[in-house]
Amino acid sequence: MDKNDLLPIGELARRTGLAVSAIRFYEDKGLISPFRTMGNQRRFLRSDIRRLSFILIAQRLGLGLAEIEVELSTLPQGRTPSLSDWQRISRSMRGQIDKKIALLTLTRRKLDECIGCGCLSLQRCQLYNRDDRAGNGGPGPRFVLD
Amino acid sequence: MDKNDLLPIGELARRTGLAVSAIRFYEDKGLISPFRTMGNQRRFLRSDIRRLSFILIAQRLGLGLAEIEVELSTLPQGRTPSLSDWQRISRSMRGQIDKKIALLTLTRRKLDECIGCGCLSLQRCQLYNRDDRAGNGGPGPRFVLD
DNA sequence: GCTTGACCTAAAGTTACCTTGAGGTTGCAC
DNA sequence: GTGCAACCTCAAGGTAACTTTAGGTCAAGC
Repeated sequence: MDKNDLLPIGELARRTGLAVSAIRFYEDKGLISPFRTMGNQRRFLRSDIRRLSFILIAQRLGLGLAEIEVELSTLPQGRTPSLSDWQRISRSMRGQIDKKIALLTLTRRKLDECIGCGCLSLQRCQLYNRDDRAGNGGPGPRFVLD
Repeated sequence: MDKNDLLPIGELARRTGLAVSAIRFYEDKGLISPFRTMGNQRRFLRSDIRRLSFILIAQRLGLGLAEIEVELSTLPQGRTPSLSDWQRISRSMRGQIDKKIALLTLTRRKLDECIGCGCLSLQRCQLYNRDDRAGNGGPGPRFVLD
């Protein structure tokens, strides 16, 4: 762990595109745990760049910071994660992506049917709900994408 | 426009699954414009159920209320939208979905390459960035999904 | 040894999207 | 005509994810 391998927060910010304040915020939330110099300044591992990259990607997939923390908590603290560490997390992420794509594809299909039949403005619609049954106490269209 | 066709807010809430407070909030934001009774109570068109359904779906696609308002502003106020009104909006939404799916598919492909090569924990990675070039002032991994 | 930019903490502010609460009014059923 | 659920407004509160501000400290170059 050569001293040159430790990055100050500004450097990490430059390399990830994140704001310094955001990185500190993530530390508060327990997503990242830098070392400290004797003068109390943060020093990050190079592997923390990946950790932050992971956070950014996972956020794009719609995960909240709390959920991301759960994933990241399976990574070792204080040392560079191993190949299989990252592979495990990557696979879990792939699952999330697959689910999202499936959901969007379904939505698109239903929407296409709606464009075809004009049902968004007419009587019965899969995207909307059948026979206005939500009016009978059903959950209604809000749950269409669930 | 039979009086029986006008819904009080609680009824609309039941049919959409939204909270009454959320519907009032959307009115504040200009997303929906109910009539008022002489006693100042809101009365909604049946087509407003679709309007709210549209909002819910669009939100799931990641649009903010402001963007949704832009789409909805092309619909007629105070009367039930026509078939072609909804078709136009549906098509625009389809475009959004297509873009989202394409982005996710790309991300998944890159992630797969990463799982295969283990690059998330190693040296060079498409999802991450080449040769750590972000360290040379490049934009960095944050922009991978843009 | 001193200046200056990068760093520190703690608290308050910001935006989006709502919910909750207080205090009052309406309208339908009996 | 009276009771009461459902409605009204306006203001404040809540969460997520940060940024900004204020007031100070650190460390590297000259």
